Amino acid sequence: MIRLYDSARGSVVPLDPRDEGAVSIYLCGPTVYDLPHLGHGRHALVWDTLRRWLTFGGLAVRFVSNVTDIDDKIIARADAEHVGEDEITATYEAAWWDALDALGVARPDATPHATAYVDQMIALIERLLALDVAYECEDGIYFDVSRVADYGLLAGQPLESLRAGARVESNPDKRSPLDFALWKNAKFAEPSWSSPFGSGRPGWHTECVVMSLGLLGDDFDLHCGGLDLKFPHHENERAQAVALGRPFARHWAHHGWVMVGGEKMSKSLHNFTSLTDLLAQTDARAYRLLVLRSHYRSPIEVSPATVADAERALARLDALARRFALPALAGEGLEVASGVVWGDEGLALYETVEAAMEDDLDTPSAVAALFEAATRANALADEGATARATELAAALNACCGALGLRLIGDESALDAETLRLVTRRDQARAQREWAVADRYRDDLVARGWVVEDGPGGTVVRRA
RNA sequence: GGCGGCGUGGCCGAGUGGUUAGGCAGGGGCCUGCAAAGCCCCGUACUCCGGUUCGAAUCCGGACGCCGCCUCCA
Repeated sequence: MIRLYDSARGSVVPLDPRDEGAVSIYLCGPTVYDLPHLGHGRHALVWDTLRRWLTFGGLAVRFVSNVTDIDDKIIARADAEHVGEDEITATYEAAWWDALDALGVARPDATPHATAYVDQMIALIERLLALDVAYECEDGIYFDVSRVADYGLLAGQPLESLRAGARVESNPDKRSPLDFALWKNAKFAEPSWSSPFGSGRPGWHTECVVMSLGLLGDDFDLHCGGLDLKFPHHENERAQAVALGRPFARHWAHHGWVMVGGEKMSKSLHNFTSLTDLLAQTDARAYRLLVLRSHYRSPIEVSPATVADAERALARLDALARRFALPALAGEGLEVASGVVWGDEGLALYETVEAAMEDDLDTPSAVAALFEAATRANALADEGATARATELAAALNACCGALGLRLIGDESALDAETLRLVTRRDQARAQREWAVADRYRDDLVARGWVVEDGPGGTVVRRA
């Protein structure tokens, strides 16, 4: 079984699923009030990789990721643009899925929306009130963090220490600055739901408890998300479950940030690049490769230079796919290892990749093994060991597919004019009329093709 | 103030007590009509200062620098 760094334990431990052969994962999804940025892209890619890998290994993965569609920022944006909240959430949720589809991120098995779970959230808050773990203030209902004995588990700090660092609290009614809103009473012209404790809307930390436990059940396996959600969001989710006496996530995993110029990319720092913009000018697979080349818990620096570097590295793998006519994998469905015929060379590669992946999702090592295999497959083919080379190349492709990395080897269909130039060039070369052949090559290059001489004559691919 | 992380060759980025990470870029060679793709070879890195050790980029102590969480945030 895969070993993962568990944020609650502070160490790498084997994943210990509740049900044998199955893994239940909850991923905190986006608040849809703006275009997704590169950090969201990494978030989606990292956990898509984990999901794909576990699935590849034969586990039945149930992957749930929510969409937060009621929130202060959504309301603020709707106000600023003089449109309804519905319009904001519809626009940006569509942008979210468009971007993830482009990245080749598989859709979750379920994508619960907060607004569809308000009734359950109200019920949860009522129970917390009944247990006296929640209390009422002028502006809403708050959770009393002092009622959870091990509050601070995920933060890695005891309650007192957290309290000492808390900033000046604007709400004097709260018993502790760390207490968080379960329910916010309705203000003028805000979306609201009626409840036993008045009209209002749920606080952010409640939705994920209700939806994760509701869809995956008590004691589900893995709760993951960005490092910035560890505290207070995940801490607070957990606090509610603990207060209710319900076993929550068995494991916690968090990924690191996308950095820009040495600083965390974030909306509040205004240093973000939208994923939508990146994907408009870059091969999405290059971003996936860039993400895979660093460890998920490390920060990654994303810049035009690092993206270009990844694009060139990807070109090397695509060239291999072209040479061995490998089929494009990692499409709509998730790949499964049991369907792969490895062969000796391939099995050695798979075992190397597997060892890396099972060691806390060590994708950099896995990718290194893939590149080494690419060199070896090419070398074998150069030596004439065609069968072994082909077998290794196929295994490499299967491993890439397992990581969600789609290699593209087949050439795009050629238009008539391109086909004509290719034929003319081959004729000229057959007659050793090099100057003429070179002129046709120049024409092809001018039309956006890269020209290579293969065993069967001119081969072109898009530049 | 509390807690945590990081500092690796031109760049990106792993690793972790002794043997090549990997990629990109660069140099040399092979192949090619010339290219492209591919293969082979090359740089010999680990912030600084002490310490432990036969041996440290890797462990310990200290210094310096950087980043993050403690507030919304992937």
